[in-house]
Amino acid sequence: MSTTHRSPTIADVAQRAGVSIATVSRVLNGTTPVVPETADRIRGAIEELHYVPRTAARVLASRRTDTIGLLLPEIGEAFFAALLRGIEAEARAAGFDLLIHATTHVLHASVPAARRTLAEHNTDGLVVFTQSIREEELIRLHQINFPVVLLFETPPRSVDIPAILLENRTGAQRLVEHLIDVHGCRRIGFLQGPKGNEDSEGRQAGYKRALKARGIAADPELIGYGGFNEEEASATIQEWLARSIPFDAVFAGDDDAATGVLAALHRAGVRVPQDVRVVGFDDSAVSRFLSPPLTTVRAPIEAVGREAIRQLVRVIRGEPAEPLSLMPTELVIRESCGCQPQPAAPGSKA
Amino acid sequence: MSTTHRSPTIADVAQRAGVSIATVSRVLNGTTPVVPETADRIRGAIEELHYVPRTAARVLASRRTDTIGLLLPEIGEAFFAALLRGIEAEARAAGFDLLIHATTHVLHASVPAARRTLAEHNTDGLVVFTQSIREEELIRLHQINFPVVLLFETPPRSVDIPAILLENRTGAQRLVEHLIDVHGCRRIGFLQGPKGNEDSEGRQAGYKRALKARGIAADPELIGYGGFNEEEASATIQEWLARSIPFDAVFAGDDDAATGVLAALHRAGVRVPQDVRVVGFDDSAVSRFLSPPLTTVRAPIEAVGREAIRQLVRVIRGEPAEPLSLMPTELVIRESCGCQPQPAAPGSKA
DNA sequence: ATGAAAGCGCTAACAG
DNA sequence: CTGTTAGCGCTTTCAT
Repeated sequence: MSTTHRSPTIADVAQRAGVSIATVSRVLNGTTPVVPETADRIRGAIEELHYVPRTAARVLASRRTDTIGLLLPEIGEAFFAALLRGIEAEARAAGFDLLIHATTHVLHASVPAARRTLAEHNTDGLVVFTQSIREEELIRLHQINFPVVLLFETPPRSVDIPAILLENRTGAQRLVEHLIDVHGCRRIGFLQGPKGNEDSEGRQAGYKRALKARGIAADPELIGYGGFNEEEASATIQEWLARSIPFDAVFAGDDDAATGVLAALHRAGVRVPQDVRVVGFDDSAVSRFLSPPLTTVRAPIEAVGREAIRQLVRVIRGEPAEPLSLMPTELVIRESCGCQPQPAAPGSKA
Repeated sequence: MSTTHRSPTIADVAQRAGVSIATVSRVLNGTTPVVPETADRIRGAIEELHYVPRTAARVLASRRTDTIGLLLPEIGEAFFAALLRGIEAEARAAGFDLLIHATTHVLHASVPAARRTLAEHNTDGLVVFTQSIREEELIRLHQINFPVVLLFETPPRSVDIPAILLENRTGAQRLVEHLIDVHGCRRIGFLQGPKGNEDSEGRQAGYKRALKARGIAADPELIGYGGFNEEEASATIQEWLARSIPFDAVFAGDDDAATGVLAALHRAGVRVPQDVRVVGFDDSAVSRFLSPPLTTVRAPIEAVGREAIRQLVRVIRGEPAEPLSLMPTELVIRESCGCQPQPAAPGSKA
């Protein structure tokens, strides 16, 4: 008995159970039938020794890592919470671990000295959030046949990497048409998200389509920058107010920006929805609790995370994957657009 | 899925550079001086071959994983975003990867069959979020000398695991005293967080201290459940309103709950802060954008994440670590308590 | 300063 | 069904 000091290895288990290490490996992995009685003896030994297989040894021998890497531009807003939840759950369900790497600043810096790489050899596949990797690197990964899926971004032409996208345009169009048709809005502002963000572009396209479909001329003055965050959206609205630009509604681009818009309007004494209607996009956790409750478009972020892993796992397994998953969005009417309060959720009293 | 060619190993690099693999390993790790000229040749070969070291092989040979595991009860609320940001940044700075494991349901299920373990052998240390691991398991880890730090929870007696805690009590006390001293509140409600949550307990203790210090009798009717989330907090306030329990202020336990309180009050036509004052805790991202902007206590969540890694790294390195890090909190006065609007941030116009 | 060689702990043929 | 054995790719003595 090598009771020196070291933690147990498969050899210790084998010895204790009176079998070879191969047999232990078999019950560990269920790869080959083992006589039940023997298997029980082995499981007993594992239990007694508190044996835990070394992942590294396994990975090295099997040439599979059973882990998926996640590349994020920055771990931040509430948005990521839902995404991560979906990704984590689905990855675990498929038997993968999750290695997270948040690229603080967009990965323009090549960091050639990066001690390790999430890709190749160290993960079986990668979920890449939009704008967290250089296109050049993405193409390289694809060329060496490394499994990757892209989130919220269309892959470069010539590179057929599966992508998970939101149905932004249709959702935005319905939202804006609601503002026009139901509430008679004519001067609707739109706040753009971060530069180059495809979600923002899709939403803007939907906004324009709605205006066009209703014969309303788009006024460039009503296109501002919201950056998908409270601060910048708030600042833009303050500026519009200061410059006396007339508007009867604001489509803030996303819910975070809408929150900023609401705050700016509130501070300026502009009533929502009486004076100005406000709508967002995402249906984030707080949106229903804002004052007034926010009319928005539900983006199934958690489902996006799940779908990403599903497709990635297919690629890893060499199965055919969906080149493009377009996740459906859905109009969520609350009060910030001017509609009446919806019936309270079951369980509430007042 | 894999290409016809094997991807390069350290041997390929060595051959190409005309040295032994040991020398390549040396320039890779900087463990031993290598003649600059040779080193450059090796680096060139690495570059040309797109060589990336296999983490698994490294881990197996070195017996260090250079990765830290993070155990979370559930990846959710905005709260985690800041925490993760701090943890990720600091871990990377210290040269560690981050392996994330969200225990969907609190880990009461033993899941003995879990294929892999984050602890032992597979990570160098673990950051354990409160209520994501059974005490029994925690003690076992400590007994085998495995590096662990606890977040938002005091370790069990007899187990000296470093813990990172928030200064809840003092923060809460100051907050409630502000309500009493400045705004003359006497009937202040408190909403508890999840059962067994130490942050909640600390905040409640601060609340009671404040009442006591000001000679106000605590009314059990004014202690409700908020669950640190919008829904439950909202429901509790609706109930108080329905039962006509008089209150002139609510300390919601945290900002999420405060958001729910604000929503319930707004829906009921109760004005904040004129009729009822509302305060939260955490200073989450949205709190300054709520209507009215929320008076709260700033909890340095991101700093908590950083501090957790700092202490964990010390333990991993065998250096003495702080048994208890108490992170300071700070009163943030905005308008929901009845104070006047603070001077606008620089850059805003209106 | 560099090379040779012995493992690290496990999986996966290949026999039996 | 089970044992033997050859690596997986790298770090690390130990020589030189």
